[in-house]
Amino acid sequence: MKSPFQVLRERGEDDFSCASVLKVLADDTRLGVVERLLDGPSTVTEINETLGVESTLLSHHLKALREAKLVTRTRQGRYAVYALAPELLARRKGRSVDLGCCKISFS
Amino acid sequence: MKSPFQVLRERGEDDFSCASVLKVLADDTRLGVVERLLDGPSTVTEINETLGVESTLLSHHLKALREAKLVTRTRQGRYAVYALAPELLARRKGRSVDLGCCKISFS
DNA sequence: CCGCCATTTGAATAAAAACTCAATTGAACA
DNA sequence: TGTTCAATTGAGTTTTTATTCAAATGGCGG
Repeated sequence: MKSPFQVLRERGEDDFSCASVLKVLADDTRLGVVERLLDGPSTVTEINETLGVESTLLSHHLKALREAKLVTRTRQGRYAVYALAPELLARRKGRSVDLGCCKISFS
Repeated sequence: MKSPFQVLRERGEDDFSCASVLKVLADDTRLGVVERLLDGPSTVTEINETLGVESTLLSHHLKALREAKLVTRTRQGRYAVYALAPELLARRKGRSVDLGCCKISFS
């Protein structure tokens, strides 16, 4: 039997359970990252100015978000720039993300 | 340090973190219960006709939902009737629940 | 090339959550 | 009261997830 995170790591474009995706968001740090990225892309360092967690821990959380395809990573010199995944962004209206299975709007 | 579930068990009316509440929803069984209850109250037996899990396991999940104040339980003879918590229901429009910190709409 | 900075990885451990099983409760009704 | 059904509880175990630490990577400037 596969764990939700395992499922996400292996899933194709539109192959995931709503619960698995929610599980990735259901964490203070990861949710903080997503809310931060609602205001636009930013580097790990910038993200961490808001969150203030161990950088190595943040990196693990970012990896989880990436594997769930909730965020993307690009490089700018020696910085990594994170942004909300285009699929979420495309359907975004205001402070909300559309996960396909459900849509979450933040206050 | 308290776990998210611990936080929920102890929280007052409007004292919770969004991540903690999302964590409760981030499970196939519990999400299934909530989606079922979007169509109206039902008994444990009825809920389990849809979900088909060990009844004792379902009971544990229902308890988690109750402690997070996402659902309520009343008695009808020897049946327990579950319903979405009034706070969510009051603000509900269509197939969505308003958690205060965020609102989730299902497709 | 070297050293530095930003970030990531992997392994090891700790903590939390899910599940199972045996036993219990509460309500109905013979 | 005793039995049965519906649901719950609690303890114990397994599985997942979070966190920490040491070490590595990739890019840049000197």
